Amino acid sequence: MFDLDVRSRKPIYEQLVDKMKELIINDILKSDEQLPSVRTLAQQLTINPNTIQRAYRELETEGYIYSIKGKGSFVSPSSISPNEEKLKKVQGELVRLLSEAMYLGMSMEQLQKMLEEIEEAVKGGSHDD
Amino acid sequence: MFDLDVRSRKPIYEQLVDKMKELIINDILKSDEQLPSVRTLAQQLTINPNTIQRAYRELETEGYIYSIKGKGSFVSPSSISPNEEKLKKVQGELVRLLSEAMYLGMSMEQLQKMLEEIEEAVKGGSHDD
Amino acid sequence: MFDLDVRSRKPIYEQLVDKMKELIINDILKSDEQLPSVRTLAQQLTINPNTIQRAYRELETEGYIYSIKGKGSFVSPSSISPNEEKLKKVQGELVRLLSEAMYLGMSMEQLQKMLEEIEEAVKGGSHDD
Amino acid sequence: MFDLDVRSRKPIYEQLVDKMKELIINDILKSDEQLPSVRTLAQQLTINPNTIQRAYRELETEGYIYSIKGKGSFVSPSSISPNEEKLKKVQGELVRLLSEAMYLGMSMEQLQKMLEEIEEAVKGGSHDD
DNA sequence: GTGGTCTAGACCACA
DNA sequence: GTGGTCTAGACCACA
Repeated sequence: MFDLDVRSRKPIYEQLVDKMKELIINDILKSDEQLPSVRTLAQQLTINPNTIQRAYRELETEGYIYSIKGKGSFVSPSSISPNEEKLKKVQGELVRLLSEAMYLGMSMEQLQKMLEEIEEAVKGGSHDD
Repeated sequence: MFDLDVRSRKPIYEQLVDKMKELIINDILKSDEQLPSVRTLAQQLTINPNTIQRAYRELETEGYIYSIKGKGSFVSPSSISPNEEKLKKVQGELVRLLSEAMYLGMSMEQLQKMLEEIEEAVKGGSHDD
Repeated sequence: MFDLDVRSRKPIYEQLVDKMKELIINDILKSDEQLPSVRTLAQQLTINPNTIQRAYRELETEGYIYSIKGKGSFVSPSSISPNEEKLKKVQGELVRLLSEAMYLGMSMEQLQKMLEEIEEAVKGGSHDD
Repeated sequence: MFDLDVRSRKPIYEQLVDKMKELIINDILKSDEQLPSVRTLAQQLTINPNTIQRAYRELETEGYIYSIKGKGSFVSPSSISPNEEKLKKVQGELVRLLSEAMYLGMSMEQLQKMLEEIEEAVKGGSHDD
């Protein structure tokens, strides 16, 4: 399910954060749905619980999930998310990455197509619940 | 000019690599143009020469620049760069980042516009004006 | 074991890279086996940890090993390695070196024999004995 | 003729040494033939004379050429060349390089073929003068 | 404990 | 003068 790559240069907690975001963004994890507990997930993935906790903490500060003491962690309703500051940062990274992709030979057509596919996945996913 | 952030989580050498790439991609640093020497740049940025060299070495292995021992460091002609493997990796990051940007509220229109602006900068720059 | 030559014109880190490659290629270091830690090896060889790390980083970019931050460095599964560009480069060096060896008096018979011995070591080693 | 690559990581003097060896090994430069003077070659290649001199010095120590004061530099008769010590060293490099080539996916058939082609070039070249 | 980054400073190779 | 290597030593991030 999470297929983490221990060999990746990207730290495991960061991979976890990205996977979680992906699941939330694509509406696979729905608003207010409860996430698996730190211990459960740690066992499932045979990963240090500290690492899971680190990921959950990160997701919480970024506004993707919220925690209730004694109950667990839950997906934030998407309306909570819009965040100017964060958007600015992501845009900055995007510009950098798009430039590099073009420089490496990616065509406008390819980029357009990629854009449309992603749009379908994201918008499509968040509508039909 | 380089506005590095020493406090950032991103290592200094990596920030430098990204800035340099940007300058090369946007054709501000032209093919075979000589870069500032390791020592000179180190003084200008008040950063240790080893850190500069680390960045230059990285840029060299990625094919963006080449270094000649007794002479200096120079921008690679862009034709050298095409690299399948690297492109794949960049595309993966792009998908992730585009999804996140849309989720955070960026519209298709904004993305389109961003795309076109970047295209102009990259393609336009590589003409020899 | 590693018999490095500090006086050699070849940098220490490069000697280390070559030795490590040899151990990996001949399957003495098996896939996913953990390498000695940077600090440990540095002590054993009485060499600066930075130099060891330089070698490990090089091996990582060449695809021979992978490093995980809090855990250690490990041998890459051999299937990851195939790399067209690198092979081309090695072939070029081979032609040069073979020509020189023949010029210096090495016979075709000697070369054939050398070839077969290496084949046995490399291919034989990769069976899981 | 010499097509040196200033962008290569290999120092220019070393590239020159290799090219010269190649020409001598393939009998394009014949025994006792006079080499271009340091100054002439420096002008032709628009390279620092010191660099040429460095290359000639290296070729002389390795026994490929000899110099006569006031007259110039000449190709050594091939009988002078056989050199146990040097052969050992080249063999060592060969083993390393052949192992790496196989590990990177070169087949025995490819290596055999390469061997035969080189044999033809070297032996063929030194006979027909 | 393990890898990763960075500094300060020395010395070498090359052009 | 320019890049390249190496050491000694500090401090951080991750698991």
